[in-house]
Amino acid sequence: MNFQKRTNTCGELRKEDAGRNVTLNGWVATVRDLGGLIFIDLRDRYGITQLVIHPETQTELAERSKEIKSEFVIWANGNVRMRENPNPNIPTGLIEIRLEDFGIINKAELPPFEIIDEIGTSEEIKLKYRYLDLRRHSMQRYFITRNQVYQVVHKYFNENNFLEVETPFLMKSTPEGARDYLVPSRIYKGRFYALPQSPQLYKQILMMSGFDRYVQIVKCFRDEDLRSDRQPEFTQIDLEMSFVEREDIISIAEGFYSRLWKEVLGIEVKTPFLRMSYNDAMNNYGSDKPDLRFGLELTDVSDIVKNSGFKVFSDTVNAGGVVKVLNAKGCAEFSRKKIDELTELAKKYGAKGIAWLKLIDGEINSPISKFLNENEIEQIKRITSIENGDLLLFSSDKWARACTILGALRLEVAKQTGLIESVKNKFSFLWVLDFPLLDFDEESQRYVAMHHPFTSPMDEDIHLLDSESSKARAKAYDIVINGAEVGGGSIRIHNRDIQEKMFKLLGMSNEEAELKFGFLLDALKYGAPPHGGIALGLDRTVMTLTGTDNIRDVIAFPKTTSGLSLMDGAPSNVDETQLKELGLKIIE
RNA sequence: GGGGUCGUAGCUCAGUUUGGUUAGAGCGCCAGUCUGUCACACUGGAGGCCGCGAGUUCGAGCCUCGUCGGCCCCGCCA
Repeated sequence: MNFQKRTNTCGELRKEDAGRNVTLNGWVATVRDLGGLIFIDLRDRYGITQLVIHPETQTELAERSKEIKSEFVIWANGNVRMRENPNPNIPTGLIEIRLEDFGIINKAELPPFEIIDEIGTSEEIKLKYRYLDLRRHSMQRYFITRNQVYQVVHKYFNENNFLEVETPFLMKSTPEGARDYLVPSRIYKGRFYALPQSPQLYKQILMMSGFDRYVQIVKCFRDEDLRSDRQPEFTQIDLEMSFVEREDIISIAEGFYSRLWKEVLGIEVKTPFLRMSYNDAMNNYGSDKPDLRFGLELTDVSDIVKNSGFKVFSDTVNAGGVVKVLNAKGCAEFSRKKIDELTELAKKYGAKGIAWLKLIDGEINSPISKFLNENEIEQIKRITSIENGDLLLFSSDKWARACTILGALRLEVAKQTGLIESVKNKFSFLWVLDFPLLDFDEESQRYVAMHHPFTSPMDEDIHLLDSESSKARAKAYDIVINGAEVGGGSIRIHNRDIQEKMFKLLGMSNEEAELKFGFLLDALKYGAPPHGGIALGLDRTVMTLTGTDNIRDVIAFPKTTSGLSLMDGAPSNVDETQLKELGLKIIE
């Protein structure tokens, strides 16, 4: 099809261009036919420019323009001139194009929803017509930010001597951790490649090859259920460094984030970032990724109530559990119904119930106050710094669960009281450190690596591996922004003996370790430098930069919560011949 | 694997509580009027498998069961 190529975009013409003859290409946003005057808004990625037709003197043009509808793709030629009535709301608002000639490059059916910034269209419709949804400027700006992040990654890490290296997407399945996406091998029937959950082992091996500093913007695949911040394929800024300690990784990552915030948002982020141990994070905020933009810290009253007449508390403490309290500031007016709703939320996290205590006009109001003596109440009041109008929420359980329950309530209370809304323009960067090396998995009744099996224990905890391995801490670190985990990493094991011991702790026999990770153990034999790294979640970073709470907004073609791609219909059935070629048979 | 919530016009929703005449609104769309609009305005009009399938009933958008799909959460995500 023939068309006049654009001389300018729809976002760049200004008053200085008045008098020029220009040609624009773009999509018709709106047509406003006033009878004696016709306005057409033409849109492209760069903006919107107004075209104007005067039917009185441009009869033929006006007649032809009647065919133009929304979302038609057209070329438009005319003269730039100053507007009689400027529109201060758009950058091109001072000028307009007096149309001389135009052509319809491609017609468009009426779209299922309007291509405007604020729309209430359901996610289902928007995902089905993703190409139309992405045509909206409010969507395009997410990808403009995302592109800025790519550029900063390339610049920053190049300046710091990192090499970008691509690692395979078809790799060996390593069933530790998340479920693998498998790809059947045609050549070796019954055998499978796996898509990488992360390039973890490749980047470690690159260190053994002497690449020294590696970075890659890379897709990772995990076959697990989705969430508003989780997609089955997502992007990491993956990096690894040799001859380093934890501080080196932390400082490189901090440099990257402060550079990113400066270039994208123009905000100076103070470094070094705050740091907190995993233990303190759990104890004080009930989360391993605490949002520090507001207070509402947890306190521990186990010692106060361990001999209490309230059996739920004293029995829990005597059985090795804890009693934790969240002071919900100013929430004493919460109704019984509201507290019941908080209890329901707590139950999702495994709580059997929630005890509460209100202080109103100096009077205690609580269903459990009759079980507590005066001394206990006084001490609780003091340690929680309760004031008139406050509501205390108690959780008594095993330590981790009690903390997690109140951590969830903390976020809910912050949401309900408007606390989160009040800090939405702030950024809180935090390192969470000193994670446990191992985590006991109730399901399989064995220890699993909390980070991954290649994470180095802390030097001073290595002696614990043989005696009290559950107490050993890891050289691992998570980076948390505004309560979202955006990255995590560790110093790796570079000693074959320790790596073998680690596999053993995870219940893996020598043979099994050899079978699954023999190539790594082999590589460790031939001179492995001390090394470590971190993986930064690119999608979540873009979410934080743009302020969206949904990961679908920052991924061009995302899946739904149930893992479907509504636009192209993946996953789909395949031909019998394809299956046969792969040696596969579908079992109903 | 489990829980919650939603599905009615092209889009967003009301109607479902208590089954009962012809299923409504706003936006969009179509037609007409209109010379400075920019979410143009005004007048008129068209537009429905009430997600799908069974069941209960004289009668189902509304009740029951199943199923498909969206969103959120728990588990899961080394």
